[in-house]
Amino acid sequence: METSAGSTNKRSAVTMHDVAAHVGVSIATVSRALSGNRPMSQELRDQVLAAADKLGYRVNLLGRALRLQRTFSLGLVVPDLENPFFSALAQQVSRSFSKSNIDVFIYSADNDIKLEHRAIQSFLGRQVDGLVLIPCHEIDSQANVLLADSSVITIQLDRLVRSPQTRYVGCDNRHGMKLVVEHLHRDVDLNRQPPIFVGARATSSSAHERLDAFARSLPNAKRLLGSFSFEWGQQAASDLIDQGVTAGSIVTAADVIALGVIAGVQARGYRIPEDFRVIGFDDIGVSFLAHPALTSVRQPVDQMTNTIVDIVLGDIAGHGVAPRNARRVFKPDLMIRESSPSSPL
Amino acid sequence: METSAGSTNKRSAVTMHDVAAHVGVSIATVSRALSGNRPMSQELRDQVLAAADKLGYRVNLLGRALRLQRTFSLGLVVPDLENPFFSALAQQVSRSFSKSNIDVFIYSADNDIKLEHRAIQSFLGRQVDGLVLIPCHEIDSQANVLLADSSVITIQLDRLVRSPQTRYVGCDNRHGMKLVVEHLHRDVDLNRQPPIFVGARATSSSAHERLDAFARSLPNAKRLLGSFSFEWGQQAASDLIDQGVTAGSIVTAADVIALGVIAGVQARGYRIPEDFRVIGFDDIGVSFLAHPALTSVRQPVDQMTNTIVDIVLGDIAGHGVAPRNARRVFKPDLMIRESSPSSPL
DNA sequence: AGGTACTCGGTAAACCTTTACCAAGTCCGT
DNA sequence: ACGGACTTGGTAAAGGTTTACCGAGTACCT
Repeated sequence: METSAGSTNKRSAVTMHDVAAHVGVSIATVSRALSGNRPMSQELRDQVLAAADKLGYRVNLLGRALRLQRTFSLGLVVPDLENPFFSALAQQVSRSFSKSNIDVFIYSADNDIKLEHRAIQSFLGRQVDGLVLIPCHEIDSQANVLLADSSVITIQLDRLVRSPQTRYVGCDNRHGMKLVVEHLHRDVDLNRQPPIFVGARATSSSAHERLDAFARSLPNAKRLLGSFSFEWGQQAASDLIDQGVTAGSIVTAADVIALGVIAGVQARGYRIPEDFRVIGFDDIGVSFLAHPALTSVRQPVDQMTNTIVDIVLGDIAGHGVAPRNARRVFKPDLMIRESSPSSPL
Repeated sequence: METSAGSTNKRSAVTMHDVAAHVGVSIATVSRALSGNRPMSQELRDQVLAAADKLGYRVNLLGRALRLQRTFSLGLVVPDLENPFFSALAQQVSRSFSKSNIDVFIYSADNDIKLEHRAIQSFLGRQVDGLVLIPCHEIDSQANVLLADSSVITIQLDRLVRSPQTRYVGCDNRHGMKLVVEHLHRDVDLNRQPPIFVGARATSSSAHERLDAFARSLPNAKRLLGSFSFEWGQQAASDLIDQGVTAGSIVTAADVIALGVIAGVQARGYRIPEDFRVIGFDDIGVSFLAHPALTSVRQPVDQMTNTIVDIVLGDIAGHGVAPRNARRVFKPDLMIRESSPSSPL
């Protein structure tokens, strides 16, 4: 039996050969008419264009890519799309490149190092012009990043892997944490009543740097480490209260954690900011959906993604190639909101 | 000048020819050794494999796709990655297909009909084996969907376009809304104190159906329409209070709106659920991050994405092709939480 | 008229695979 | 010893583009 009634569609089928045959010219002429890469008589061009239109011709980008050794596309591998910060980042990367007519394809590695590997292999096999990676893991992703970097321009975003020879664009996490500590310092004697850090285990550079900066500023402050998740924040809050902590400042390593902390604290009947002040990191769009609105460190996402565009376009054009170990780090801002008012008087 | 010091990488370079030359066999042999598509002497195969490994050979999927007329990939076009429901959906689609060794590439159309078009053109040109679309707009996306469907198996997810001949997988929005109304009905005499609907303008089928179902159940209830956004919910809440509404039930068309409503209501000093009950739709993961936790209609996302896998795989295998107008609609559940307790006594 | 310069269409190679077909060899049965 | 079946490697085509090169035509100059 052929294909059934509600059957499926014909595969693209119509090629330049068909168009050429229809007009009675060679495929070179068709190619030139469509691309405009060489001047030709207007009359003939119009004929070709009309035929292409009539037959419903669509260029096969695989053929073109094979010939041109260029795909005008980029791969973006993110660890997890459910983390709002990453999905916002992904959206912004696409947006920044779309102006330059480069398609960004997003692949979620689902926090799985094997899937991250597969994503990169797939992108490389499909000959993307470049790769933007937010590595899953500070150590385990190292081989993946190097694999990518060995055949195509590769830029790590937001997180980076422990390896000196890879390009990176991100924000100055240590500086961000410094802003947080200074902000709290204005109101509280942090030595007498040190804040508590609710962070993530140092399996990614961002977790690492934020923890590190906090620990350096306030070596004696308590630190709890879990994952970058709402649930962890919630649990940490609950644990703290179980331990008898009923007030203070809580500094977190990410907004998703902070939101969990807020929920956990409120669930036990404590108030923010009256009992606990809470501070986030990343300033994800949805963070204002917390009540009260969340103080957070805002990453300069636009600057970051624009920098990536510059680097990639520079590499493709062949001029101004960014050195393999280029690191571009931007200073974040502290957005002070209700969860930690700046003047508590 | 050639390339500078920290220069960029060699384009993949090593092909089957190189491997063949290195071993001293033909490229057919290399292909067969790598694919195992035909038995061959173990000794020779090992040699080829060793050489491929040594030279760092990686298959060029463009060449393979051209030959095989198959890419083992799928395009997924979403309207907006910043909407947590869509990013969760995207993640789940990828996850469902990864088991079948099909790569899902995600493209954000950024709520722009032109960009949606470009995404589809790009995917088609790159010969994806199928396309999953969450259309931006109920009317304007129609041409885009039909374009996609004309050359590759195409399935609309969650939202669909006004056109009879397109495949769709989604949830029964009308049923979901019915659950909401019944739930409220148990506690309140809805005719005396009708709930207020805060929805989205009917530019997508989901907005449309949800509004419609609500209006049909409670023709006299007040309805406010805006966009699928936090800001709109916030503003609607504020407007209502300005108009003197100080208590009641608010039914929304999406969690993002509901979260905005909650924030807006709380900002004016009213309490949930004591003063206002609020109900969402979609049950996005982050919705529990509201305080109080949000009652919401949960879409059966797993069932939906698994169904898509079945349809696509069926089409690819050639058997059991789903008819072009197949509609698979699943019943959602109501998750009752604190924002609208079920027994208010 | 003959030469130069330019225009504009076609031919064919190249990009990288996979595989139908072929050829040569081995093995076995009769 | 010969033919059939099977094994196993190679050759070449095909998949869809783009473009270097070629060749034919035209226009213009001397």
